[in-house]
Amino acid sequence: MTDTAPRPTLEAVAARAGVSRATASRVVNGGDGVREPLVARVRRAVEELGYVPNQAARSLVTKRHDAVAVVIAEPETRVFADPFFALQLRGISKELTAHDNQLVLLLVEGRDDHARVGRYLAGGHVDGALVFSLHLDDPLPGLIQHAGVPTVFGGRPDWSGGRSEALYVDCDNREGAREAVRHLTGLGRTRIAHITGPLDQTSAADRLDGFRDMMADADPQLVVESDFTPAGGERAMRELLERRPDLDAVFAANDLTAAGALRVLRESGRRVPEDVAVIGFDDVLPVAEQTEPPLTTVRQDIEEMGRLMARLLLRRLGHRAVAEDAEGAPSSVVLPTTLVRRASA
Amino acid sequence: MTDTAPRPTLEAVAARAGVSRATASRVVNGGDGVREPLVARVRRAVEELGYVPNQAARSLVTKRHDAVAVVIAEPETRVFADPFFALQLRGISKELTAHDNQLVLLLVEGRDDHARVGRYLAGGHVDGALVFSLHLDDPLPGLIQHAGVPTVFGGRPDWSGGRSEALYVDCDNREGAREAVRHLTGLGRTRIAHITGPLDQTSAADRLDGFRDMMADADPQLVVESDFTPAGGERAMRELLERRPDLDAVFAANDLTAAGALRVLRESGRRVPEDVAVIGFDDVLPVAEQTEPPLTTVRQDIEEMGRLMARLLLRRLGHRAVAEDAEGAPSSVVLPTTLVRRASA
DNA sequence: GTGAAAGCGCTAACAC
DNA sequence: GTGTTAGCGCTTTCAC
Repeated sequence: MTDTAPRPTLEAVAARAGVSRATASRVVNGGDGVREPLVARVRRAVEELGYVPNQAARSLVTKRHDAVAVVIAEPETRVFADPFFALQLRGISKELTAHDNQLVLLLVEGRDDHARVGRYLAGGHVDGALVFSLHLDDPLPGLIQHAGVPTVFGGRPDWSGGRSEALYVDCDNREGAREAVRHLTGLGRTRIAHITGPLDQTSAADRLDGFRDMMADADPQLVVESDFTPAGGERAMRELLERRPDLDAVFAANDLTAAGALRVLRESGRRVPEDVAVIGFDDVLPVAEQTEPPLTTVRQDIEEMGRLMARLLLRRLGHRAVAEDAEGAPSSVVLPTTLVRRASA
Repeated sequence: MTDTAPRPTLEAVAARAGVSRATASRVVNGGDGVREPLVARVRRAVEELGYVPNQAARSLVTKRHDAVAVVIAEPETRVFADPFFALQLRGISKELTAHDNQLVLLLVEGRDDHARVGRYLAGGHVDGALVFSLHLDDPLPGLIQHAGVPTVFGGRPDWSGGRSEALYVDCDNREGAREAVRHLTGLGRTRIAHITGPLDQTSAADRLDGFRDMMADADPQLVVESDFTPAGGERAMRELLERRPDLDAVFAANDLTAAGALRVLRESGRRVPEDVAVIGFDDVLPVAEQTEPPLTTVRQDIEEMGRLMARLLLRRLGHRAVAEDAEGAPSSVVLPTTLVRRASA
């Protein structure tokens, strides 16, 4: 254990500046109501001593932590294949950093790990939580609700029960899906298949709904459920080709799925987009730009969504610097999507 | 702001159990030296009240935080394309969780952001740090050294200056590279190219060294520097094909690079592995299994490396439960690699 | 506007 | 073994 010199305390700063601890504290916290000369002296003392406030002591009295938990409720491997989460994290990190909040990462490690996360959240160690990738049966929202931790969800949570006051950030999955199908039909395609995501997630369910909006009387055989992974996309595509070898387009629920589908189509000797047009969802660059051919896809601004989640939470927490640029109570946001044309459709 | 009921304090627990605060504290912290009946009573009180220790109050006196910072010093986009970091995070998270430590994620947001991270680390908000993907000119090690925060690095840091006491976890990049080349020569290939990673990172430099160990008198034209990204791999592969259209094998410094190279090779009409054998490094499944053809690669156990980093740090911090299963001072570890044969070589 | 003083909830000596 | 007590470093009334 390194024997670090003890950090200077506020006391030391106050002494050096020749003021009381109270005044030093005021300056450190913005300096409102302290006369200029004193402010300057304290600032200089802080500088010279390299003073950094002790967050524990501060939290003890303020009951705030300036820390937010990011919960990734995906025990499975998806998180580790999809740049999606990394991008959201980036957006979240930027926003939190800009407002001096720390990011405590909570990865759900398995089926039985929700309790631990719930306990942590209930423990009041963080001011709020940002929660991702809930599935329908997830116990987390319940635990969170119970713990009373201010929370913003990534993606519309579906507690069909109600509790519509839940704050979330999502993209317009349904309209995005419609746009994808519209594009395909615009290309003259008529036998359009859809490979869904896991339907216990609202994002996947909404995209399916959007697909159906446009293809109300399509052959139900043309829809197959999958899981947002490339391997799942491959399996689904094989199934689809078996059922309807004459299909001429595929709308995959995300880019990873599309990548898998593309591979199977190539194996089967079909040309993309000539024989089969393919369109994805997300526009995760490392995937969409790297497929063969590059993927036409529905773009959502993932990093921005992360940023918005953080901002919403900070507002909810009454963070001044964030609250001022928007009036009224924070409310959920649904971002629009845009179609990005590349070569696959 | 939700008006949560104030959390019960130790005081409340003690009162309910009919003991002093000190005894209640002892029980909460393991219960050593407290007689059984009392232990039970306190435990019950904790249970009934739903008591959770106030971490801020605890830290204030213990000067420990049971929290570790994970610093990702990659301002660029690589983090978001490569499942590498996500996998390490997973390993780290598991180990930290197992020992009741929290993970505070610090993403370096840009070229000028090191100072912020340094300040945070110096602020004594965490007990230690886990630091990734340093580049040669990175100011972070200096800042960390200065701050005196116990740290374990992911990948051997290169401060050619010395300070060999730095703790790190790495895989045997050099021997792994040798193994890759050995495999290629074993396949009868003689004109073997190498696409490196960014050579200001030791992992990339070590792999290059390993390559040179085996190919001492190869045409220097056969080595081209790249950046661990698919796009970089493509560029490098094009360059290589221009310089030496007769090459018959490529050792790419990581899987992502190999994926890019594969694409260019295909475009150029070459068959893999018949015309050109390709081998990667990492064995990141979502990449290596999904390339066309599936990638032969040098595997490193990324998640395990994450776990080891966390364990090492915890030991360094004197964490009891971790210290006991290994004697002596913790020291850096270099894990072996293994060759995974798939179709590309 | 500034300072004095009272804790925030907890652990760790130190008595008993 | 168990209780008493003294802070940890900070913010925040409340006087002045």
